Amino acid sequence: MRSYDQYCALARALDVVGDRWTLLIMRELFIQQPCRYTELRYGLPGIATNLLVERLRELEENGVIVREDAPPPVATTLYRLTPRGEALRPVLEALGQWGRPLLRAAPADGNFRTHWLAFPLESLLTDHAPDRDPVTIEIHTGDQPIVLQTIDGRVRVKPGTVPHPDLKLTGEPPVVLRLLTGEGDLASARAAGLRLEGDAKVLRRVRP
Amino acid sequence: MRSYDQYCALARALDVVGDRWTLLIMRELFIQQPCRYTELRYGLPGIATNLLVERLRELEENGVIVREDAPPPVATTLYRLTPRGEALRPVLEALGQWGRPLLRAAPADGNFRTHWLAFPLESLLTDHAPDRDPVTIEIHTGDQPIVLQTIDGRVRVKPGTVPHPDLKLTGEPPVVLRLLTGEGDLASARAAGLRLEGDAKVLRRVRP
DNA sequence: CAGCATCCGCTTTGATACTG
DNA sequence: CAGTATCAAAGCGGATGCTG
Repeated sequence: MRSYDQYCALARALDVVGDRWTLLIMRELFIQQPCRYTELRYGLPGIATNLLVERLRELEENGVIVREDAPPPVATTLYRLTPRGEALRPVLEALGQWGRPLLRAAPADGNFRTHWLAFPLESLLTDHAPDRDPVTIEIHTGDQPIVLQTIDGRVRVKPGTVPHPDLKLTGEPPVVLRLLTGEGDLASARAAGLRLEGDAKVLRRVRP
Repeated sequence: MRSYDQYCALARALDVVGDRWTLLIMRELFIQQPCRYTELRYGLPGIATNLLVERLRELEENGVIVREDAPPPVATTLYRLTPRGEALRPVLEALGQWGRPLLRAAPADGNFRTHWLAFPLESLLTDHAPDRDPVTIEIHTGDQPIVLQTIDGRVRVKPGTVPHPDLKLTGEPPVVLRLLTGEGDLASARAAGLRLEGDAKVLRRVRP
């Protein structure tokens, strides 16, 4: 993209990350880092392959990400955020916060990847009883199961399942999201088709 | 711009404000609101007139800004942020913060408008002695003078001059900016050609 | 002159096909 | 798997024209 050519911090920032797709690529890296080209592409439905390559190159040139060779067993390259890239977290959090009301408007249309939940959940939820035993919540929605677990007063989200989760949620993405972020309560979530197995009280432990 | 078509808050936010120029239009409104078409255009050197009109219409459709008729004496329309638009402030602050190091890289190239300083200065500076008499600093750089004044523990920046400012700064934009944001000290600012008239101690009162 | 609308050459994007 | 190549369509920048 052409530079805005303005002596202004905001304009300079947009010169680097204001291109189409760029901030969504950053989202993927924040969630999946370090990850490979194909994983990025899966998390970015709709992007053209040439654009992904070009953006990655630009981000590398600007010191926001680095490419590195994967450890010996596999022969592929991995993409990772630099400290400068990590420093963009507040930007993604602020933009995501601002965009959340837009998800209520049109329910569940568009593409969806379950791992996209990781970023908002990790930044929004906290463990209100960090001294008690950690809890795990398994979430079944979208394209793959994820697990939410408390650790050090924070919440971690990872793909996969665990042997004995304290709670298992199954339902449509908007329903799960509204319940966990505190926008909707348990009753309305059930009414919207959410199924719960286990101890629903652990929700209070992490909801904002 | 085409929608990313992703059920993700960040992607939805970018559907609304991710277009080229859009966030810079928001910058102008945060600084100048309410303001007229021509003022916006002056603050956005390089934008095509049709793009400005189109972006303003999109922002209005999305409930981020409103158009309103100016009060009787003049017959023009004014653009203003809605509460929803104001809610974008943390995004601009975060992006601006992240972009600031980029200003050090290439000194003072590109277009510049003095009023662009208002946003970072108001969000970065605070009055460390809110109980004492307010102070005013007149800044002469770029295309017009601006005045920085303390009020209610915060700092306000407005275009123009005042009768008897406590301090008057004159110099190149990067020098002024570095001094006020605390990235550079007084000695290096002087060395870079900054001229001061008045009480330099008031700088300590507002610098971060 | 403020506030657009239209036109045109150029660049960027999106979709798909192709390659080591 | 991890990209490169190609090309049509859309978007952008700049100029210019129109209307009150």
